[in-house]
Amino acid sequence: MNSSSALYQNGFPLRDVVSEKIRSRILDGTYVPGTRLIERDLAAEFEVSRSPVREAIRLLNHEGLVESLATRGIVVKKLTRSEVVEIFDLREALEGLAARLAAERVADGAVSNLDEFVRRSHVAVSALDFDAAHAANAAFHDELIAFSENGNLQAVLTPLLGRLHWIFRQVLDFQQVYREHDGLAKAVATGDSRRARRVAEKHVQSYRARTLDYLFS
Amino acid sequence: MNSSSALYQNGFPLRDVVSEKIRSRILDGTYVPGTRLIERDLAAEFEVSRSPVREAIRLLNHEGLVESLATRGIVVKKLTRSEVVEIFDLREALEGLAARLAAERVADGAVSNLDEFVRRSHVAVSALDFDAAHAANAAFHDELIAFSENGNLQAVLTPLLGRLHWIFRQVLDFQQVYREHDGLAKAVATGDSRRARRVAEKHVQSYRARTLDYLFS
DNA sequence: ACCGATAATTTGGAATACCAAATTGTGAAC
DNA sequence: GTTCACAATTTGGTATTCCAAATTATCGGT
Repeated sequence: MNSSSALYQNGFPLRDVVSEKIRSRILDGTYVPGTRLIERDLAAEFEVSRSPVREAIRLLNHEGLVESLATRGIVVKKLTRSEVVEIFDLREALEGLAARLAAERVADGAVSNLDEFVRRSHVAVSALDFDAAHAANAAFHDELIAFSENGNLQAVLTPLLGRLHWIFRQVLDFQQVYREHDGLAKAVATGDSRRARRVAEKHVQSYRARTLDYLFS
Repeated sequence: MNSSSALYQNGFPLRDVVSEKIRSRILDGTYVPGTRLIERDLAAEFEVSRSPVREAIRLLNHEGLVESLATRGIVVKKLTRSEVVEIFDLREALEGLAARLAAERVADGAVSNLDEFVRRSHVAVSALDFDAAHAANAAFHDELIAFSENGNLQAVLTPLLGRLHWIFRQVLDFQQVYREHDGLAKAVATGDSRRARRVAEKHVQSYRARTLDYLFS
């Protein structure tokens, strides 16, 4: 029953498969904050050895989803208020940078299709399809990051957004997000990097206020 | 000759010991960009098994110091011009955030000792002790990050600075850096977060210009 | 019952062994 | 001499085994 033949079953190393499984379980609430992640148990459950599980956990640790408590094992991190504040501060700076860079690309002649995602979001909201709206909003941010063409920025910002993902669903005021994304897309499209950055920062700030309001009140 | 008893010899897991060794060899130029890092060789050299070496490499990969080439193994990353530009863009946003947060802490009554590090730098430069000056400058940045009290920011920014560390030594105009650090410390001390941010951003921009000039001209 | 010592269990850290994909080397056929 | 097929090597991925620190359970003495 050597299952090592499953190695390149789907082209990805097992650590990536495993980390993705664990990550989604954390984000969808299956693994509630405080849950202890035991390597052996996870390995048994996913029917792999501890090696890829270990590497997966290291990755999640680096992403900030779990923490390693000295001798007490690995635990799913709690999202404290100050942690949320920290993340939003970071996100504001990074998303501001993304918007600035995107606007600069536009000024250099590149063409973004950010408004396409705004349109999709609008259509979905109109149809009351909130799953689709949520997906379109996430795609909008991904597109903004990709369009900014800074791989390091992407590497930092994407996990951050992922971490807040599950909150968004609950906090989102789709009408307002649609308006703000629309404004941001337009600001980027003008190529005015200063303004694009300011608009992005405002957007994150408004998100932040609503999120903190929702989570800790 | 089971050396596993060396486990807690110094309180750190071997992966940390190993990653630190590899990191410094990359940063000090022993492992030149393009060098292939072979797990078995490193394990043999450090006299540990491949397990901790693997985990160390994963970490370095995440920090952006090495890259995993599909089936060709792990290679020390090259610092291309566009990569340096990317990193400086990121750094500008993040260090701007750090300065802003630091100023806010000051406005809330906290007392920074940033000027202490500026003073040390000044003393070292006056004494023509450039190693000490360099150390003091690095310490200044570390202190700024620490004082901003955002663990996530620190986790992102510190590796970034490390990656540019070895360049700094060569590019640095100590007089100018001293003046800029002094200005930044003073801006933070006033508690004016807007201005502190702007000063920090300018500081990074001036660094950036000199670095690109030095590396690619 | 309570306390303390010791044994069992839990859990992550590390070492070793094995496997598969890819590259490289080699030699025979022409 | 060139080329193509096949074997050896390289290298990372995974599994398995062993180890040590810490916690928890157990049991005898009082």
